[in-house]
Amino acid sequence: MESEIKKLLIKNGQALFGSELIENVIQFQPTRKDVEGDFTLVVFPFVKLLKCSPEEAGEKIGSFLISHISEIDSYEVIKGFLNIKLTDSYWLNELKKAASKKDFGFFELESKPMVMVEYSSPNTNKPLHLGHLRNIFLGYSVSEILKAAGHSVVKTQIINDRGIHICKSMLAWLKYSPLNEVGERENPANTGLKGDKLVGKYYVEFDKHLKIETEAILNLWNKLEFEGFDVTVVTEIQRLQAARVGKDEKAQETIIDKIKEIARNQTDLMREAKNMLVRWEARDPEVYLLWQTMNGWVYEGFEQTYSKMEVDFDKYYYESDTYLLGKEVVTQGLNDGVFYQKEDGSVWIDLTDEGLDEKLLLRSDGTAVYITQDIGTAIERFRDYPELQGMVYTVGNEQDYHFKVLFLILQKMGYKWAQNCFHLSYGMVDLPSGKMKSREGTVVDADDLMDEVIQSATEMTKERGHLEGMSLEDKDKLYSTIGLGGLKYYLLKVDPKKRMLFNPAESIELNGHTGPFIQYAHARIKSLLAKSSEDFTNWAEPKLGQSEKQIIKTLCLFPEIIQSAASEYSPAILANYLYELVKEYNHFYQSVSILTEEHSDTRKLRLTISSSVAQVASNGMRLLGIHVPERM
RNA sequence: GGUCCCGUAGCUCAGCUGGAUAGAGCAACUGCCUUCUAAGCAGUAGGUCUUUGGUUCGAAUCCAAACGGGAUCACCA
Repeated sequence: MESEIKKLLIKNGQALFGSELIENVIQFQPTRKDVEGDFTLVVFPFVKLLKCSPEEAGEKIGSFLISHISEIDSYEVIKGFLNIKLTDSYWLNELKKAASKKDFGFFELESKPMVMVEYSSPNTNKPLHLGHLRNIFLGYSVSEILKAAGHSVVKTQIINDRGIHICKSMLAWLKYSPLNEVGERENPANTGLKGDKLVGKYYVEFDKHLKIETEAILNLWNKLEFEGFDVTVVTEIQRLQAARVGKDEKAQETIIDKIKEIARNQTDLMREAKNMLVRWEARDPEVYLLWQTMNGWVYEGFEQTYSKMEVDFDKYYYESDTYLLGKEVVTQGLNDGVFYQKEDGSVWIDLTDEGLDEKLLLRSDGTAVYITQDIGTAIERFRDYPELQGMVYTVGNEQDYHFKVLFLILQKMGYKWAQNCFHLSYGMVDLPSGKMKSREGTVVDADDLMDEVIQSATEMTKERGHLEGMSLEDKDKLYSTIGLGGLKYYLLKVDPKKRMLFNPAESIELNGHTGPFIQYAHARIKSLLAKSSEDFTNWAEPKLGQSEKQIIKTLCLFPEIIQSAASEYSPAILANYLYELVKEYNHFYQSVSILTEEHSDTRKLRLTISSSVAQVASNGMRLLGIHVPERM
C-alpha cells in the first residue's frame, strides 16, 4: 500500500507540487498508537515544495489520495503528520491472504543466490562453551532466515584440528594418563567420559604441569641463575629485568608477562609439544595415529552436543586439509608479486596503504599460520561450490581485524567473490561475575548449561502442568523444548553485534520477554483451536475491533521482518517481532471471547486471527531454531 | 600509544536509513482465575538517552571532542 501511494505521488508530482518528486521525500512511519490511523506520511519534506504550512500541505495530499485510492477510509492532519486510515475490508482481505498461505512470509525457495554460512569453528582440544552456544545458535538461525528469504544456503564449519594446542593434549595424555589393569590409557570407552571432555581434561593437565615448570624457571631467573639457558635468552631476560626498574605498575606487568612467555618456551614440556607438532607436520605415523584417535573422540563428543542443540551442517572443512592449499596459493601469490619475502624467508603482505599493518603469511621455516589456512579454506569452498555467491563467517568480534585483513588479501589476490564475504561479528558473552576465563575456571560448559536449563524447565513445568494424559516420552520432549527454547531465545533476542550479559537466573525465566512466553501463547492457541470443530476459513465482513486490527497489522509485517532479519543477519529482529506479536495477541485473548462469541462471522474472524498468529509464531520460532509445543 | 566497537529506567535490552509525549521485560507496588491454559492480562512508580559543542524546521539517532567500558595490534589460533 505504501509503495502504491509512493508511485501515485511521484506520477502526479508535477500536477500536485509543480515539480518532480524525488523518492526519498516520501517518508512513511507507523501511526502513533494514541492517534487514529494506520500509517502516517511525514509532511515536512513537502513544505518547501508547496510553500505553505505543513497543515495545508497535509490537507492537499490527503484529499488527493482519498479520491484516488479506494482502500483509504479517511485521513487526518495533525501538525506535520498526515495520518491515513485504511478501510476494514482492506485489512480483512490482508488477513485472508496471510491465513491462506501455509508459508506466509517466506520467499520463493532458492530464488536468490547461494550463500555459505560458517558457524562453530571449534578447536579440537576443548569442549564447547557458552560462547560457542551464542555463535552456533546465531549461525544456525541466520542460515534458516536466509533460506526463508529465498537464498539457498550451505551450512558449514571449519574445524581447527591441527596445531600446537592439540599437541598439548596429546602429549599430556601420553605422559599423565594412568594405565588400567589391561594396560590401556584413559579413553571415552573405559572412562565413560565424553570424548571432547576427556581431551579437554588433558589440555588442562598440560597447562597445570606447564605452569609448575614455568614457575621453577622463573624462580631461577629471579635468583639471577641463568646456567644452562641459551645466551640470547639470557641477554633478553636480563634486558627485560633491567627495563622493569622505575616503571609504573602496568608497564611492569607487561614486562613480567613477556618474561613468563619466554620462560614457558624454555620448559621441557613446551619443547616436547613443539617437537610433536614438527613430527605431525612430517606425518610421523605414531603421532599422526594418536592425533587421529584423539580428534576422533572429540568429534564424537561434538556431534552429541550439536545433536542436543538441534543444529546441523551440510559440509565440514578441516584445517589439516586446507592449510596445504593455503601454503600453495601464498607461494603462487609470491610469484605473482602480491606478496614479498624477507631475508629470513618469511612471506608478508604490505597493507599499509590501506591503513593496516604488514601481515605475516608464512613463517620463516615455511610453515603456515592461522590466516594462511583461512585463505586456503575460502578458496576451496568457492571451488567446491561453483554457484556460491557469498560467504558469511559467524565469528566473534575479537577477530574483526583478522577478517578485515583476510578479505583484503583475497581481494588483492584477485578473487572477485572476496567482496561478498561478510564477517558476522558478534559480541562476547559476559557473566554477572565478569568475563569468562578458562584460567579462572569460570567458563560455562555447553553440555552442562543445556542440561541445567532443561532440568529447570522440567521442575517448573511439573508445577504448572497442563499435562494430563501425556506420555512420559512426550513430557520429556516438552521439557527439553521449553528449556532449550528459553536458552536459545535468551541468546538470540539481543542484537548479535552487541556484547551481552548472560544471567543464568534470567535465562531459565518463563515469564515476560522469553521464549517460553511465546511457546505458551502458541500452546494456548492450539488448545483453543482444538476445541473448535467449525470451519472458519470463510466469513463475510464482520466489524473489526481495535485489538483485532492491531494484530492483523503486525501479522502483515512478517514478510518484511524476514527480509530485514536476513539483510541485517539479525535473528534479534525476528525474535523481538514475535514477542511483539504475541503480546498483542495475549491482550486480545484476554479482552474478548473467541469460542463463545455469538456472532458467527466475528467468531470465525477471531479464530482466523488466532490460527494465523500460531502459524507465524511457529514458523518464526522455527527460524530461530526453536520448537513450539502443542500443549504445555 | 595506534585502530575499531560500545555508553538509553535500579538491572537486562528495543528504538529501521533523523520526525509527534523515548519503549519492553525483570525487580517493587495495586488489581483480575465459578468463563477459551494466570507460563496470562490491566495498572502505579521509575529517564538530563554519559557530557559538551555542531549540523537541521526537528537529534537517543548524523558529525566532532571529552569522560567511562571493551576488543585488537604475535613467526598464537
